[in-house]
Amino acid sequence: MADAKRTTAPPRNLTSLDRLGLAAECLRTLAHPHRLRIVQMLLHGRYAVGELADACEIPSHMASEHLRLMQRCGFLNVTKEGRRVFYTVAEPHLASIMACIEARFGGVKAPRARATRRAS
Amino acid sequence: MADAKRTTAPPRNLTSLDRLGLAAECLRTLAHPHRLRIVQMLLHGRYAVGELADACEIPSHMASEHLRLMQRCGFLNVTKEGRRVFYTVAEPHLASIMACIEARFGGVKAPRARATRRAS
DNA sequence: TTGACGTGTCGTAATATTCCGATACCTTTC
DNA sequence: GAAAGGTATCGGAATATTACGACACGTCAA
Repeated sequence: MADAKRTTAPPRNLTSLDRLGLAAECLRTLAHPHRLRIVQMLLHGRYAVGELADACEIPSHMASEHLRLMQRCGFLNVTKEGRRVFYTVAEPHLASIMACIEARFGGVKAPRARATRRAS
Repeated sequence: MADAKRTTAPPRNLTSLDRLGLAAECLRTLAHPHRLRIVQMLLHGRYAVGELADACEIPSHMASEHLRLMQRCGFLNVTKEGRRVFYTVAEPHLASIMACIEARFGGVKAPRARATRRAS
């Protein structure tokens, strides 16, 4: 083809754009601080909407929406118990992705002075 | 406070919402099919803008924008060589996250089942 | 029954993202 | 120097996402 210079080897095992589209959708679903917090909690056990809302410091009806989004993606399972609704993790890969995120952003670190600014 | 029912134990090693906010930003940057493709390629070596654009089937000025976004996140490094500009992966964690994504969405492609043989 | 509680849904305003054409550099080639 | 190739940037239209108030519903307790 048009290999002018030596870039690296030509890519041969790329994931199809269709599949990457699905992956992107899932990532976008995950890409929200409150939803990440919810997933982080749910990876440790089961919680009801109100508890998750408290942990995220948001009104419960908003937590409810986040949960619905993630459930639609197949990330979560639901169980109703009386007037409470419990959620649990359904997608096993969530654990490994969360592990990557925690590895990069600290599992428990405080908002230490990060540097958002980079040379431009 | 006393919990009415027993949800799981209250986790105390949660990542701060601030940090999750940063993580969410990075995930959002990644959450795009073309950008995922770019990262996937770059994890195999170095490529110039035009090649990445071809691989994504988009005009190069759009690839350029995707690349700028990811560079701003600290994901990529840039090297200019003549009139071409080469990008490489700067953030090591990208490899593990991509591995998670490939594990979930197929590393190679197509909704094809694995080595399953069909009739005929 | 009545009322409080826990969740879910609706409509909407504010905001962010994506895509695209046009165009401006800079570098190499002629 | 002029033309062409390869990247980057700008402006704006189309679209998606987010937060939030208001309220509907089913369940529990008195």
